[in-house]
Amino acid sequence: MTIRTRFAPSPTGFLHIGGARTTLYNWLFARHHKGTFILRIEDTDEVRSTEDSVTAILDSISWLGLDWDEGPVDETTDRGPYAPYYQMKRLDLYRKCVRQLIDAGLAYACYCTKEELDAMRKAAVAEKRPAVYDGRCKKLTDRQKAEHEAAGRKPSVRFSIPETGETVVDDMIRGRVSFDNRLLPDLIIQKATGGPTYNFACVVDDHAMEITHVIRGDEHLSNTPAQQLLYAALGWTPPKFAHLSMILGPDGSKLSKRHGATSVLEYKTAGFLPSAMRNYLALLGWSTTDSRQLFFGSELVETFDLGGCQKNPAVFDQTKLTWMNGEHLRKLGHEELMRHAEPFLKAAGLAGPLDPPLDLTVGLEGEKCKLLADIPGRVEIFYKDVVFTPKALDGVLKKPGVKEVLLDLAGLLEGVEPYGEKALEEKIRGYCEAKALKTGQVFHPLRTALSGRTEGPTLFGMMEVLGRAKSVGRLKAAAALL
RNA sequence: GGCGUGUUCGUCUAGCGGCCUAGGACAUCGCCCUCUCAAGGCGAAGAUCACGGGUUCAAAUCCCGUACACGCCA
Repeated sequence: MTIRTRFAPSPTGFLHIGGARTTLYNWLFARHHKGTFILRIEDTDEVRSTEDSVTAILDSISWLGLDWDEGPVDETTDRGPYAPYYQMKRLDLYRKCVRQLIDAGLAYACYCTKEELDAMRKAAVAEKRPAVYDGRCKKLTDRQKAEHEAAGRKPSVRFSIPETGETVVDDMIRGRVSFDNRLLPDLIIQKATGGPTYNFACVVDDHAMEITHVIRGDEHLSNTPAQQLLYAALGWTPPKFAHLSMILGPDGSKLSKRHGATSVLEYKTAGFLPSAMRNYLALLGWSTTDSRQLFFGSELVETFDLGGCQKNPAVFDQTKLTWMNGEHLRKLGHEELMRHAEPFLKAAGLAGPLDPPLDLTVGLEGEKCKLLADIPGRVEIFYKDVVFTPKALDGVLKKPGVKEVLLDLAGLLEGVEPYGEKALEEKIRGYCEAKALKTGQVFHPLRTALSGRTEGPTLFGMMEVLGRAKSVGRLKAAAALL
């Protein structure tokens, strides 16, 4: 049997970190086992669902480098043997299943209003009884039903949960979890509006799409027994379930906007790499026995399995993500680095054929960065007029003897042949020796005069890439300031 | 309120009864390398394994209770 997993987002906003990790795990599990990964859009919340959200979610998943075998092609169309993959296009199926349950006596119309339900719950709490719906509408006579209909009440449909026994969920991550059926309320499967509820549509579709493993967030664990009962009532075999622990913010509460960036796309614009994001997210709730940290290329797919999943929640740590991003950045080949860096360079006004070529400057500085967004700031010294930082000007340049050194070197550079890193280093070290100066006394002012900063690329490499004319010009300009 | 889940360095985690005087990684601090910044190397500090009881020759590991956190019912 081939494994089929799915990610089923509601298009009511952006794909956030938690959703991204759920997607990743489903994808990794499917790919690891040579199975199929499906995307299904749960857009039954007509008020909050938007096409923009679909776009954002699909873009986010694509950016992460996760591909789906069946599901949406764009905001309105889809492809695959079990199409459609938009729940709003499958309403007939849900109604048919609701009908089946009603006919079998396993579901019933409930006319209770929100106010009545609230009152019931309050009364139950006051009397210290479990706040479970008491199933009163199950016993309604035809005449009472007719009265409610006549009064204009629109019923929802509830699924009858057995009143005795217990339901055991055999979760792949949490083990056997049992629930007392008496404490399970009769689940609403169809809203008064006629639309299916999340818990019902999800069951119908997972069965229809032959999903074998449902990997989802911990928040769904409590709904699982009712869903399992639904499978049984419909005569279906349930899939295997795996409930992932939650992702928390630094203060221990559920990760949310006030903790900073939660949308995947925000991480894209902040300069994170998809591979680093995958690597980090994979490790939030999953690990190998050797606590391995770094996974490149296909290594995650090869190594991942549900066995290493953690039961307890994990705090999202952007600092570690950032470290990991640096590791992935350094692992990139030059071509790839350039491709990833391009949008960030462009955004900083660095595009097109430039002198010196971006290939060279990014090559010199790229690997020192942790974020793609850091790259422009490191290479801009080659393209913009020199601006001296206070530390550079007061701390390095405005020292006795510096002016002479700069002028000497400007002259020296004119005569270096061939003009390149190796020859430059040789000549300048020779100069230091001849003048009995420590290399630091020369190198530091030199770097500062050339870049305006006290830190930056390797000195002679910078001079080579900058070229003779610009280098000499910058030295003279700096000397003139002193 | 009921039910469910969870609790190992600040953070992510290893650990599945003796190898644990609890290992790795990020972050922190120090040293080394070095033309600076990164990277890298080495090292330090950091966890009475939530707490309290059991079981056992032996418990972070098994059992029970308590506390707290989170989730679901909403």
